[in-house]
Amino acid sequence: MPVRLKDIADDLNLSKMTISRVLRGQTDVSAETKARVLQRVKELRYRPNAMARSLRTGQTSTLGLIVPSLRETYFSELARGVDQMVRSAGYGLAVCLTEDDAELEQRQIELLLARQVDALLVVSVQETTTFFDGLAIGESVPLVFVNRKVPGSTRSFVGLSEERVGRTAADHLISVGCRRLAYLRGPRTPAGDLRYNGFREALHEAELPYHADLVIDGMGAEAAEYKRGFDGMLRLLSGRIRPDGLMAYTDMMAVGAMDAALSRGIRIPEGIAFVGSGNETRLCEMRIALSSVDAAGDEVGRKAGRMALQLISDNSKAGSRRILVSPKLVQRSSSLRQYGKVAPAKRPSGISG
Amino acid sequence: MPVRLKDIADDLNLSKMTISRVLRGQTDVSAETKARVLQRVKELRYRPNAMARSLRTGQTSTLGLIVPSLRETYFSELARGVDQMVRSAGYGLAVCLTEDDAELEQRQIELLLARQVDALLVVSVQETTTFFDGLAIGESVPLVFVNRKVPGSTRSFVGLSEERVGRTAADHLISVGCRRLAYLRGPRTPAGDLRYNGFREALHEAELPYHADLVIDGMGAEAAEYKRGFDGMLRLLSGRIRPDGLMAYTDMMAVGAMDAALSRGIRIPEGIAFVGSGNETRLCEMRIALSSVDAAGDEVGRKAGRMALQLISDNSKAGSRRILVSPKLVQRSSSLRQYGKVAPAKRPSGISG
DNA sequence: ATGAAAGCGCTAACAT
DNA sequence: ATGTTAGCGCTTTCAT
Repeated sequence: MPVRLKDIADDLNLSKMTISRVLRGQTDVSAETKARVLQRVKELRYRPNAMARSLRTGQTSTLGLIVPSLRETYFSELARGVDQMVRSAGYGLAVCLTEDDAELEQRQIELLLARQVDALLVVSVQETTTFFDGLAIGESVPLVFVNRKVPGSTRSFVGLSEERVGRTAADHLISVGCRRLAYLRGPRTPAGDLRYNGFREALHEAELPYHADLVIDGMGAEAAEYKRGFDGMLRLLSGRIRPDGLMAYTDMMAVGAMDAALSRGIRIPEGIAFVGSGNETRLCEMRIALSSVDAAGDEVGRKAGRMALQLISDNSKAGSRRILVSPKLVQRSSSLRQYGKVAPAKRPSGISG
Repeated sequence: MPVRLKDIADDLNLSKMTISRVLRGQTDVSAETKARVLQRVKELRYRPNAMARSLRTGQTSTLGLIVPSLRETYFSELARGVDQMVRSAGYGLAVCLTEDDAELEQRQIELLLARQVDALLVVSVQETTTFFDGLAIGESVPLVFVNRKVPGSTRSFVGLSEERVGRTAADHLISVGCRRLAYLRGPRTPAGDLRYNGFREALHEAELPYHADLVIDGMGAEAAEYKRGFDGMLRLLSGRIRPDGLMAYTDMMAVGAMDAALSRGIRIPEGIAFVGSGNETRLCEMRIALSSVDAAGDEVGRKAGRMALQLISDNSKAGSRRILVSPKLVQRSSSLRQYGKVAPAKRPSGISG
């Protein structure tokens, strides 16, 4: 009972084709007919059946985005970025969740493919490429990995330069005069390791010594992040070397660490300067405003969306591309010191905000 | 060039129908044929074209969910709840964003309808019902409003009982012995007002006096939530009446308020007990673990998903239903006091966690 | 500037 | 147990 093309056509004593032409903005229709059609379409609240159209044209003008979850702000920003980019190009976006479950991810991908999405953006949790290899995709639907490369895959990819996250934070601390940099290190994942490497490289390039004592490991992922940060700081404070700058894997860890420092009477940023990562506004605007390396989720999303659209119009075959988005430092009071500017780090640290 | 039903059929010297039957699990196919078909289907990685199927059957097995944003944890939990429920019933979910923009919301709805979703779940930001009235929906695609009723609408609705959020928090504070309850009040929205009413009613039923001085208004929504909570508490502390329990509109405000109290040497929960709302795990597990009224986003999502599925199978016409989900109190140390149990509040306060 | 015919890939309904 | 026919609502192609 929904209105169809034919209904309008009969109603107006025209053929379906004419209506179809008007609706797709084709030119070879008399102005008068066009007006009549548009009028009636509006009156009847006609809404083209996208299924029928897609079946005929072979494209849906819809992209699929697959994310592990939406509760991490990073992923919701990512989704937003993709959505914006893709919508501005006249495409729709269908977001699907995997709950960090590799099998569910596969089912969701199959589902989106069955629905004939024009391209697929996947934040994958697969450990191997076998599933994707089996898809025999690439010949058909463009696929872009986002945020996380599947180990061994050579497909198109857009992500954050984790290595630069570490480097940016360290460079910044160095630039405000810190000399003994501590790091509350994240998990031993590829991404976590890259950040850590970036941190070390920055030290190296600034010719600062690396103190293994100043790097605190994950400390049991069971504990709440805040507590991990808090306890990590306490441990640092009871060590031989007193740090004068600290970078944390997450903002929440940094907040915990700052609290621990404050509880020991340390002044921030004079005594120790702090930098977190993630730039989660709400966390960064608590007691002492926290400087943080912004993970640029929406930029990653926009770039990934753009790449997918390009792959579509290139009718694939363009070979796979890779983009690493640079994180942006947002400085706030937790690292706002004037003194002790040192020779600038050799790479631009991308300070903003 | 993707594999079609016909390809398999030709390949196996069968008709399309037989293949179709096997794939849909119909019974009247010989076990042998069935096995052969399944085998070949797997080999060729055949994936049914959902567009074609939907066009034929008139249903997509997909629901649409429209949310203003995904950055609020509440909405992402909501989406997750809907997704879970709906997937367990063999349906898919397409999530779309509106960025709090009423016009974009309308476009997204039109899009999903064009894509023939079987039902629509909408967290609407419309101020009037006119758009939905015009949809002439209800005759066709079931629509469920989620979390927020559009003013004046009488459609199906699933949401959180805001009134009970206020009541639950207040009841709890009363039950741990508080007598002078303060409230860091949220925005002057319908939801905010309901919470406030619940708070007052709880006081009334416990025969406790209401002190207008102990209710602090939004204090300029420009300021960061933490700061609003912090400043609100300071204002309370400089007032005539010293509160012994405080409820805040959000967890972040509660955290800010606790910090302010601590900075004035007040002990928590002995001096003042605190309850937030939202039960955002990360915020509740900071310095002093914060008791909070859980907004039950995923339960709202699950119930909304279920209602939508019911409306589908009832082939609508069931008349509109309303469900108000009750929030759950999660007690943590910020309100963990033993003494002074008062006569129990007249309603169950739904303590858990 | 408009229309008629054919067909996208699938399934419902009716054979056999 | 398997096949045939027709058609979902649209657009492509080829007339007129």
